[in-house]
Amino acid sequence: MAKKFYVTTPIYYPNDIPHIGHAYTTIAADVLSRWHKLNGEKTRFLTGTDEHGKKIQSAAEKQGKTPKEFADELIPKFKDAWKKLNINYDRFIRTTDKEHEKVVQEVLKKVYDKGDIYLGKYEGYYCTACEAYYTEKDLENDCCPIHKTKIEKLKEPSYFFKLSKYQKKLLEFYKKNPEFISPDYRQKEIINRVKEGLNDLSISRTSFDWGIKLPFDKKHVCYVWFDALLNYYSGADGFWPADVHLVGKDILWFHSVIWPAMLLSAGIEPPKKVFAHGWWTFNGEKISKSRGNAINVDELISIAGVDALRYFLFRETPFGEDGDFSKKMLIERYNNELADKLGNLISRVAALAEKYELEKTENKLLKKLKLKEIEKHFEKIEIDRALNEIFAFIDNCNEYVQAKKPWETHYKKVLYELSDSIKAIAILLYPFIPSSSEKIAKQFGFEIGYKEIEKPLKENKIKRAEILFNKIK
RNA sequence: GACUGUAUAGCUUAGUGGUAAAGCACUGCUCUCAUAAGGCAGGGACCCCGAGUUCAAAUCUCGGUACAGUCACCA
Repeated sequence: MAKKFYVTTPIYYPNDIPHIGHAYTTIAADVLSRWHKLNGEKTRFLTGTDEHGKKIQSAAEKQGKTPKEFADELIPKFKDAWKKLNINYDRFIRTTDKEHEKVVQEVLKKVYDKGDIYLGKYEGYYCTACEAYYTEKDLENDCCPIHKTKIEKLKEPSYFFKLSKYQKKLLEFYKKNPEFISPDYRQKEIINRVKEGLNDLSISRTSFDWGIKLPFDKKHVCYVWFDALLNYYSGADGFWPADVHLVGKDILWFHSVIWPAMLLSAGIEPPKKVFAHGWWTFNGEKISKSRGNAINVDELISIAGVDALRYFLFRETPFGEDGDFSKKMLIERYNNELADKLGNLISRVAALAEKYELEKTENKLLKKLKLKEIEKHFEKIEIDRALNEIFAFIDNCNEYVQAKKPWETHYKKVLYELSDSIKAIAILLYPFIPSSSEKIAKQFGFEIGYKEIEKPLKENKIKRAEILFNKIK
């Protein structure tokens, strides 16, 4: 049986505009998914939208629409963005999908029957103008941060999940699965916080009704976490448990504490790994709505193309850490690495091969490619390091051209080795720059698949082609 | 404040008990197949400070300093 691989992104809030943050996680999932597909694994990649809740309901009311109609109109924005970014997901789940709602109710029932859900009172600072709850931290001198009006504590009946009951079990689980949370310093952070104690979690509301009804009390609507997190399970289609949940570091707590606790309660196997990545700043500044410096997907692509963007996001910064996005750095890497190193290598080899042709031989050059290292890096989701190794090999190839001077010697075997090496490079880079890799494959005459790396290239007639990465001045 | 972590060339980072690495940037040289690309060579680091362990510490321990992250109902 083929190995399986199941990767997810968070489900996004449809009222947002897809920006670099959404794009980053989603491209990362695509890179991982394409890598595992390349290896012939049974792979599933799930993304989607989180459509319930008060905010959507009131936004829809303002436009005189039902929440579902409202959400329906917003979904294409995300689907289009993913299409433009060449993202190849297997399923786009919506929390309004019937089948998802059914699963949420089933799991809620299980947890309730187990005695892990009880009726209590949710207490919070409620601003009537905002019609929203705030935490103590959000308040400014006991006033609403938006309306600057005095704010009052309000209580409403709410069902609670006994998260506190799972403190010990979670700590045991982390101990047994030291790779559950990545990067590992995040695991330490979480463990320390869990050791400090856990509060039970409010999981229902009565103040609005746009959500999934609790099966044991129809007056209550399920509030965010049970609903949203369960998408990974309801959308698994036989692939559960997930191999990796990719999340931003802001929502790690929910994925690494609440989520496994819910599953433990429901008697479902927890996921294998939750990976928290960092944030992008833009020209050194925090990206925020108030600054208005959130760059949308179209702008991101317009700088140097989709492949350049996909490449840059994982080349520039170790996956997991924060990075700084700037047009200048993107163009610099594009010019230096994709155009000058990779693009130029392909273009010079193709020109020489067209003139002097290839002759099959053992590709000794390929021995410099550290395939095993690259595999290990992907396994550990050290995507930047995988790229590092691949580009070190591209350098090896350029050095080789220089050393062997095929324009003088007309050595067909050297040109074969180089063409065969380009095959390996294009296949390995396919998860990052899929459409460029496909063009290279067509030009040099090979199939894209992991096994093809070690299969010798046929003695194809290679022709010069259009420049892959045009330099940007 | 509590907890955790980081501190290595101008920049971004790798590294690890035993002569300090890579990429970018910089300087010089050079080929001409190629996208004025490529190649070669070179300069540049008291590996944050102090103490300890050790034959040996950038690497381990302790203290200091600086910086960063996390501190729950925010997808």
